[in-house]
Amino acid sequence: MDAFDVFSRQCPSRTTLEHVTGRWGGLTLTALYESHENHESRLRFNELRRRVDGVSEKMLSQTLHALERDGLVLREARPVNPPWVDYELTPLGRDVAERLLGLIQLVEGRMSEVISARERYDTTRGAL
Amino acid sequence: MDAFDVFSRQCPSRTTLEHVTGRWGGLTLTALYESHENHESRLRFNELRRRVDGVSEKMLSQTLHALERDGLVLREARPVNPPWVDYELTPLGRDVAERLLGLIQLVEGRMSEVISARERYDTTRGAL
DNA sequence: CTGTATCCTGCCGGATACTG
DNA sequence: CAGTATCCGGCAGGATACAG
Repeated sequence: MDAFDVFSRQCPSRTTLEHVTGRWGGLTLTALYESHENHESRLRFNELRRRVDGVSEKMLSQTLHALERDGLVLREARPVNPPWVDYELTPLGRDVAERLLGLIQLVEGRMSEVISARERYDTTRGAL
Repeated sequence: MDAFDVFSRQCPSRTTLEHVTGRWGGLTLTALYESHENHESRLRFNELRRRVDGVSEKMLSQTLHALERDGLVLREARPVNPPWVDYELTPLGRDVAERLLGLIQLVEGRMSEVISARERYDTTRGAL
């Protein structure tokens, strides 16, 4: 157990982990990751917003700031009119996104197990 | 994009992912995983509570129910007095926990990068 | 277009008390 | 011991308006 151990209540890694796994952080990271994988250009704010279904401007902005501050996302603003800003992952961000994607894909791939587990749980609990 | 894709707003995998990566879900899963790895016996409610630093009874209970319903955690109650209940991961839960641990360990291992990124961000932003 | 600023609400989650 | 039940405050986060 070192100072960064997530299990201790006040450790810095817990906050970063919350940014990464938070409601919008994970989706934002994976959206940026997949864009990069597909050799698309870096994503602009509203492109990102469209990909992360359901996120509000405010939350996307907040999320991006947190991720940028943690060194996971790079923000590049071109001083033109109309404004042109795009986002991409840093190398660290890409490493994090890969692990995250591993988790997401595992869960997606085994949702049938989850769903049948839920049905079992609901019927046996409902019967009590 | 199938029906389980996390990017769509209403997909079942998003809720499971929220249980797994939620404030207490991840810590609970990894606590159970590490206990299993260390060949300790399965964990009882209050043992678990002590390991997941800061969790309240209510939230641990809620978290465990959600994870049990999703088929990630197995709850076994022995009908004795005083009550004896213990928890362990299902095989699916163990797979999920492994991926999650991969993510956690990556973040923990590279917190120094995160911290220096934060310092850079704060000074340059503060200077504006 | 890329965001802030503001307001407002729901619900997350902590504290406490209680039960089997 | 292993939880539920209840109350309640704070804040995450949505809607809207606005600014550069």
